[in-house]
Amino acid sequence: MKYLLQDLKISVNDKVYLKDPESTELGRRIVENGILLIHEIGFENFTFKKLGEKIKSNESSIYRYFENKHKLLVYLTSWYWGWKEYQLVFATNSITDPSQKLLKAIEVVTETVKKDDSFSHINEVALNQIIINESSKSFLTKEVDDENREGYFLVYKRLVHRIKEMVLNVQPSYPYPGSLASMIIEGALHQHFLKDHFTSITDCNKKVMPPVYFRHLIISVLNIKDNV
Amino acid sequence: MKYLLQDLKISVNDKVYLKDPESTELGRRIVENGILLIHEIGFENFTFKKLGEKIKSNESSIYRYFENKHKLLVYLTSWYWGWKEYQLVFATNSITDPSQKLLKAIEVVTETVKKDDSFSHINEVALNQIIINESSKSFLTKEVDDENREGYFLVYKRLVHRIKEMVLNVQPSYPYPGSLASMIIEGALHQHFLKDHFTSITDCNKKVMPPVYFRHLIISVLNIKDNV
DNA sequence: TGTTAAATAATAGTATTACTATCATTTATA
DNA sequence: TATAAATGATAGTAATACTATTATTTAACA
Repeated sequence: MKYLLQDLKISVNDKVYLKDPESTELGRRIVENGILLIHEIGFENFTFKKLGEKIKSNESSIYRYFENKHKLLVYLTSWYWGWKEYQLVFATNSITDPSQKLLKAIEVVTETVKKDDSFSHINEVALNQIIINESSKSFLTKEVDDENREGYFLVYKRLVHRIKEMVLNVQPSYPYPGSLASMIIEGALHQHFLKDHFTSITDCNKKVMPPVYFRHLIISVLNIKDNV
Repeated sequence: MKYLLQDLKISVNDKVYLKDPESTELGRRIVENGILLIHEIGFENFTFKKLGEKIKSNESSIYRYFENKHKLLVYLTSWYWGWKEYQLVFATNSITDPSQKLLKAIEVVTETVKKDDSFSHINEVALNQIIINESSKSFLTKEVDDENREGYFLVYKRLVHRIKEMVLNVQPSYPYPGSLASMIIEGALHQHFLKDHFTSITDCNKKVMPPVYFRHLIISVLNIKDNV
């Protein structure tokens, strides 16, 4: 039996929601249109009332799925990184050479998301834009330590760990594999933002994208030879 | 005549405020206590009403200086980068060797702010914490392009440019000096955040601070010899 | 098929936020 | 000392971020 991507469920820490939005039609509509609306008007202007109007449902019904819009953002970022992690594992699984494995992984986490229909109700392109523009707001809060303790950011941290391990496999003596891995992931989002809004302070653009820059960076930092 | 630091005024784009807070006692109290209050309760929980109570002034008076709290945040970040720029110029001015100059500049922009009494009403340590925790919210908005056009982020961009130029002076052939410079500045803030909240995904801590990591990074990326 | 439970929708209500407007009072300045 | 400028006090509005209650629809099952 073929294991279709369609069957896959990206799992998100269940403390983030009151009721699993994947479990009902309304829940999926909340997530689907939440993505579209946040992308459209920005997280600051986004409210559950507006989302209710968009999906022709009621504000109070949305509150049964998520305590507030911050939790929805945490849910979306967590889903996104879970999805990226899946892609990373899938794309690097068969590569044996540690350097090539790492370079592929970096490509996966730094590239722009192209249209993908694996998850029918999720617009991955819009979600990727949300991650670039809004995701830092999910942890830049006064509640970050509590929420971290509750496991809200586990998926993100696990992804960083995977890349860290790949760095160590390339160069076991490299002293800052965690910082390097976390810098690449967050730095790629930032370079994407700059290329879209502050073009004068980045070399990334439509031709030279973040994957190109970060590939070059990692090759020189870890002294990778045989640059294919 | 000795030019005292006290006499220095860090200039901020005058479109950011309605009335220059440096021009009056109340204005300076708004900035001084705005920093303390944002640091204390976080930007999301911060309101002009609360600030008014703190300084025993009136909400409406604060609105005569800043249109809204977002503009105050833009003001604070702009002030901070202007101050850093001044420090950077001051600290690197006398260094002739391009590599040493760059390394010193990177030290300045990545280090933690220590107590500094150059500006009597500004708590630079608290402000530094605000920059780490809140400053990305100043540009991660739907209005970023308009505000960028108005010049809200000029100081920040100028600082990146200065580092970019120093990178080019070290290695004129390096293809991504702008991305490298912007990555260092934003990346340092992120590593500071991680060492305080997500310690498992960074190698930075009280012993190994962001300056150490970024110095090592830049040395290997630009192949700097004679590492003193 | 009818009964019951679960989910959703509709409505109302509260405290807070993010302001604007007006007017009174204090302070500075000519 | 008059006048203007700055600040303070008060009030008011629309929106936000919820909670609570009740009505209605849908699903489950006996």
